[in-house]
Amino acid sequence: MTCWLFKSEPDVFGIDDLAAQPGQTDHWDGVRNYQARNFMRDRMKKGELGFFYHSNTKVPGIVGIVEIAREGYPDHTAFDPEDPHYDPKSDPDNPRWIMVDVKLVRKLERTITLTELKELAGRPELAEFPLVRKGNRLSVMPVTEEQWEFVLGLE
DNA sequence: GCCAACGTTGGC
DNA sequence: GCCAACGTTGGC
Repeated sequence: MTCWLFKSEPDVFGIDDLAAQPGQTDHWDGVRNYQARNFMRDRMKKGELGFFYHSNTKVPGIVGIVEIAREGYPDHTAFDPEDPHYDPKSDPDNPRWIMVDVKLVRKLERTITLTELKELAGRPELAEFPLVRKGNRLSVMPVTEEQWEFVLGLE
């Protein structure tokens, strides 16, 4: 089973925002990258788990665990001219962008920081871990079970 | 705020 | 189809 990593800026939508949603569930909208979209459209299955990562903040790191609550469906924010992620090229009859629903499983007891992950980047378990690889800016990315177990073991 | 990385756009 | 210009991401 594939695991996942979801990146979000806590100033925009952080783990506490997810926790505050009804059912602690929300849609993961606004992804406008084809590779990330394809992951959500083609590979994400209900019940799979993902890390919730805070980016672009004072202490970037993994702060929680989420579960895929609903598999890919059209991202309606692409149709809304008022939405910051509006994309006039996404036709409602043939939606270009996809989102999933994620549900909070739990917050981690502590943040597993990007700094400590980088310090461990030499470990074979993390050799291919996207967060510690240079230049990976995808907002949604797959995590192997081995990476998942290793990272969670740091908690 | 800087800047490296890198995806997208558009002229040719 | 190439590639320069441009915009965005995100760590620092």
